[in-house]
Amino acid sequence: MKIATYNVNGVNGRLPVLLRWLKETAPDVACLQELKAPPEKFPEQAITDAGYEAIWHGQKSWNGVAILSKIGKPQELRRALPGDPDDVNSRYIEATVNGILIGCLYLPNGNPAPGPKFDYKLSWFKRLHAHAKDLLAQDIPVVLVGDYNVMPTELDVYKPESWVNDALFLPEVRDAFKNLVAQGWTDAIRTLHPGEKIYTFWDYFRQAYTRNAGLRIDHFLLSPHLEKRLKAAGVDKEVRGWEKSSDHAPVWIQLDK
DNA sequence: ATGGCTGCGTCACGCAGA
Repeated sequence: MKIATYNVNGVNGRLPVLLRWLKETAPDVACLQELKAPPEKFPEQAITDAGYEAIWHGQKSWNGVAILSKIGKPQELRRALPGDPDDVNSRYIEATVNGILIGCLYLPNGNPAPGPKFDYKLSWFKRLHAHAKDLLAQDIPVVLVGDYNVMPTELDVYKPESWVNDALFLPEVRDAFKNLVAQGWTDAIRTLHPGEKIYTFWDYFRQAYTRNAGLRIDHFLLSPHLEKRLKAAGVDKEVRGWEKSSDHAPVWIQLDK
């Protein structure tokens, strides 16, 4: 079973690229972030025609997450992270597919730091930490996947020294990610590729992709059940080089069965 | 250090992204 994540940066503006990627790489499940579209503007027909059933949580202009599957419709469990009923941003959707609980997330960027946006990022992280703990306690196969907006270590940044004051790399944020993983999760990409420079995002500015000035900020966290089934993981890097691409590249894992 | 690029919403820029 192949599960992928892709921050599309606008699901409608990105539709040709998204459809080409789905066709060429054929993930069983695809988690999308940054739909940047209200619910009624989700391109359901095109996704259906591509062979996928989908659930989504849209929002006008910003955020927005979706789970696509071609092995049975995702059975939705929730469409918000618990812990703050006043948080109206669509940044989380959760469903089961083929016996796996999939949490598709888009963690806040947090810039500028310090400030209210950074506070929001940290509080969102706290809520994720609490929910992740509950999920682990259920002792079932879980993947928490998406755009975490965190580079976990210096290896995950092309030029660490220029990011030390950024909300994606500040010690508090790296600690939050580390503490989350320490609950018992497996960072799939890093576990299969220790010591390797792997990026999932390249800025639109200054020819970042051509220079390989990237960041690793899209992650798969696997519960112990899935860690045992993890066979391969990678980044569809070439997609970032396509015409009209997102600033993120798709990331995927291959599970046994 | 800064600005650079892109999508969205509305229709000339402002906001947000990372």
